[in-house]
Amino acid sequence: MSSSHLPGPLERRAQTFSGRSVEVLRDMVLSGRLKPGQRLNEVELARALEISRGPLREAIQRLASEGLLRIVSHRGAYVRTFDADELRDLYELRIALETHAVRLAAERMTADDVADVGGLLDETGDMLAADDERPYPEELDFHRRIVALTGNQILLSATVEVHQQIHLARSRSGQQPRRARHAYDEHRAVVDHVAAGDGEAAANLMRAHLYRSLENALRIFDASPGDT
Amino acid sequence: MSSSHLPGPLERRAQTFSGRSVEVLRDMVLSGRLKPGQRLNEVELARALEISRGPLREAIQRLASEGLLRIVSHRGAYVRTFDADELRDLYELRIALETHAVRLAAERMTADDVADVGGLLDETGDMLAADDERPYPEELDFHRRIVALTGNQILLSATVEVHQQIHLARSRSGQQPRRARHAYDEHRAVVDHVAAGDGEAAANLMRAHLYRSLENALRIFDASPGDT
DNA sequence: CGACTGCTAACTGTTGACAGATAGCCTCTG
DNA sequence: CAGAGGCTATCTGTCAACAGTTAGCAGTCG
Repeated sequence: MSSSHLPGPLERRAQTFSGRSVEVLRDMVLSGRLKPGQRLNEVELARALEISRGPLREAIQRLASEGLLRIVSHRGAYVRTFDADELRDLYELRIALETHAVRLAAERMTADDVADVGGLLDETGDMLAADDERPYPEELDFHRRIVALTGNQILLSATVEVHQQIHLARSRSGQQPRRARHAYDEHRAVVDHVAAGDGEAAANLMRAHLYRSLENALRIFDASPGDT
Repeated sequence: MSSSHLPGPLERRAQTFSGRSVEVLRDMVLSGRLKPGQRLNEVELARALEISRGPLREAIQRLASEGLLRIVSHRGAYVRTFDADELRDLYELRIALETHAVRLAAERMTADDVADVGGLLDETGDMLAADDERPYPEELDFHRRIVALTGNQILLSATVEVHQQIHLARSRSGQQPRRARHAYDEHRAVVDHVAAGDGEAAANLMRAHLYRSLENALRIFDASPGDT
């Protein structure tokens, strides 16, 4: 569980080739420019990034530690692939993090926080009504926002990392509809309970919500071409 | 949240300097041979490990991603230090992981598993009776065992990583008594409920247990010399 | 015809040297 | 004597070349 891999509001842009490469590579993996299972040729990649292999290898080590790449001795680094069991494992980890997060959020959330998240949900609702579906950013942004409300930076970093892995795992399924309508209602219900200070209920709702999301993800996943 | 940094039963020893250095360095940090706040001189360390700076730097990147080291641009890598807030954040993350883990364990635990963990607890009880206190390995080993019962390798890796960070954070307090007697009883209670298949109750007990552990850790922490 | 063995090409793992940045010290000045 | 400024030594960031390993292919033998 790394704790310092997101840009951060105060942290100015990485000033080293190695650091910049981490961000560039992560973006290439998450955007699908590098596909799951694909091998990274160090010489070729270094030339493309206009750096030498040293800093590139450091970046690869970091992303491997984040779970986005997998390194095989003397054979190279590959974009990580996930089977159905691993996707389930990832979701269980996510559920662990986010159910506890809402519990904490319910204890600590201020009136301003409630308003902020409410505003976020309203925007999402508008987007849904406008049928302008861009499911990924909004969906995960809500969950990230909730965790951010705990004020626990370490918990947030861990959550972001898991979200990224899940995004990668699901990427092979293409951009399927993510049951946005139902998810929206469930988000609203979670926030209501958090705002009311009922962490227990919020946690239960979040757990149910994420388990439904998991089932949905697995259904899509099983219907897609395998990863081996 | 990295997912492949523990030796693993099947995974043979790392065959590369870089990989071996990760294990050696992690051990140096966790054993206290490298102290929190201490700076790692690359040239000196590389000479000590009898390797060059390249692989060493790769290892350092990995450990930074694991949260055991902190890298400052153009200044070097330092063994990470934690303040009281970060220790609390770490514990909250740990609580998130382990409360959900016992929930899963309660669903999946077999009779053999129950016997195994029961045996572990018996041994611990014997050690306590014999007054041969070696608190750390047993304490964390129990919690790791519980998480392992979920069969979720990713969850286990994340938990181990958090445990390591907590161990590092607490290391400055020296080896204080870790209220072994009370912890033992609470462990026993958790296992009983897991064995009975009552995940909800087990989770509540685990949460209470870990919050008590946190309060204890913070009490010791505050009474120790600061980290800045 | 199939399997095994040895060779070759490509790539990763590692090294040592070069360049740029940082921090501490020393000097100079008000 | 205190503070500012420049200088120097040390260390990190980066690079290019060397060495060892792996995978694929061709050739040979059963």
